[in-house]
Amino acid sequence: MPEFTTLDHASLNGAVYGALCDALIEGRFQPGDRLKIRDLAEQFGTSVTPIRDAILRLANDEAITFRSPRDIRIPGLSESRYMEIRAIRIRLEGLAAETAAQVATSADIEALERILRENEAAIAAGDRLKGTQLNQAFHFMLPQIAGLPVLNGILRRLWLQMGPHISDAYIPGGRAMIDHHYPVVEALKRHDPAAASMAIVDDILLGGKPILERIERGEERIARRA
Amino acid sequence: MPEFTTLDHASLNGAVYGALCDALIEGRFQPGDRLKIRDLAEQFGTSVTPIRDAILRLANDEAITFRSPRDIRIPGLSESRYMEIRAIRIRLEGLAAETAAQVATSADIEALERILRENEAAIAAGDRLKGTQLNQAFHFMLPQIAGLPVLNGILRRLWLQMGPHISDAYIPGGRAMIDHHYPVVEALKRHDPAAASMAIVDDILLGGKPILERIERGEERIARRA
DNA sequence: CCGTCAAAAAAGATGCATCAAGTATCGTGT
DNA sequence: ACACGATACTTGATGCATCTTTTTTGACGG
Repeated sequence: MPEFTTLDHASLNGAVYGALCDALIEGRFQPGDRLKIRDLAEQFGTSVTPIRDAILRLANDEAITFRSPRDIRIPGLSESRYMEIRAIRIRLEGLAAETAAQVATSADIEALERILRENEAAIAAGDRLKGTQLNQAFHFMLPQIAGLPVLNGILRRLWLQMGPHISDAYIPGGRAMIDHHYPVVEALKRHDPAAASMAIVDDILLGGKPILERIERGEERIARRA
Repeated sequence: MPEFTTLDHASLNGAVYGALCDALIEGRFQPGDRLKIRDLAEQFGTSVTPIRDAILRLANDEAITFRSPRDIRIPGLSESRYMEIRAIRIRLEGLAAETAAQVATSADIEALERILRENEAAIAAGDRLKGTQLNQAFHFMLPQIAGLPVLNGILRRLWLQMGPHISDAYIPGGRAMIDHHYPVVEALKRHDPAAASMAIVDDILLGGKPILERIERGEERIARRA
């Protein structure tokens, strides 16, 4: 996460929370993985308290679940839950795109285009991690441009839940994740809210197809909901 | 909160979190109030740890803020932030109403009408607390009927942020909070998604007017954002 | 009477010891 | 060899002591 601030987490104190968020989004956890506070504490070179704090926050975000009081895991993502998240994202990112189209400055457009260029480079280099980060950076730029911090926080949480599931689907997706970003930028340039909204919806629907397909295939055996 | 489960909080452990959520929603905290962990611990008859856990979760929900590391407060609600939350609610509760209209059973309708009746009684009795609780129960019933748990969680968090601000505005509102609920139920009866969506939007817009007016008046002097 | 600085008190963060509950392991008896 | 049970271990929750930082407060000087 070099220059595009992936997620504005760690809004309050909590370095561990931020690190775990990153890990989640970068796909360094697999659905079903079990987390142990003491292990993480050792891993992070700290005591259990900060880890517990982070875990608690993540659990509150529903990014991790307590299957039983002593069994902390990365939850699966059922198809119905994915569809729900997708429907919410459509509404919310649609709102963000509309608003952004109305207020976007040329500097905003340039920032988006810079992300797009870097994303192209990442795809060309086959850098899956950087690809997902830049895809995410693009999506989070819209509410930021629109000046909608609450919306940003909601999307951040949703992303946390999808994190462990999208990174695996990235390679099969290939260019699917970025192709639909260009029409968004075009719509923002023309200050066309309706077009911007439709473009981002297209991206969510079509760009997310590989993820949905992966969930539909066999992955739900792990998909235990909280 | 006798029979209508106001909020499904305390999803994982954490009785204190649930209690604080209730307190927030029932308006027992004022914007600007300072929270002290040790005081709350004494108040709840427990040690600091469970309180800290709850505070941390609430802070993660942005229902309370750390103005500085040692200064925990109920945040104000700026006009722009209220407008943002309102816009989000319109999109999200609209989605919930649409979906609910498609799947609502007669039992669902009856549950809604029961809430309405109780709310009428609460208004007649001038019971502000019960009125806000039942208003809230109505709004949370829609995503529940629709089978949208993620949406429910998002709205729960937004409500937490509005909590300290709506209860004060309830009395001046009078019937405004309930009048617009009837068209929602009618639309659900007819299984008319578009009408249901429009009805709930009306409620958010018109029913929320007293709140907005109160914020617009002098209350923003306390309105410090995180 | 007001401003400034320092000392003390307040208060959250951290670490850790202990508790309780669940899980796994090992041994015994059939 | 297998089933059952007791013991030991794992692991999160809780409570608490301590540390650090901030805020209050009070005294002194202007």
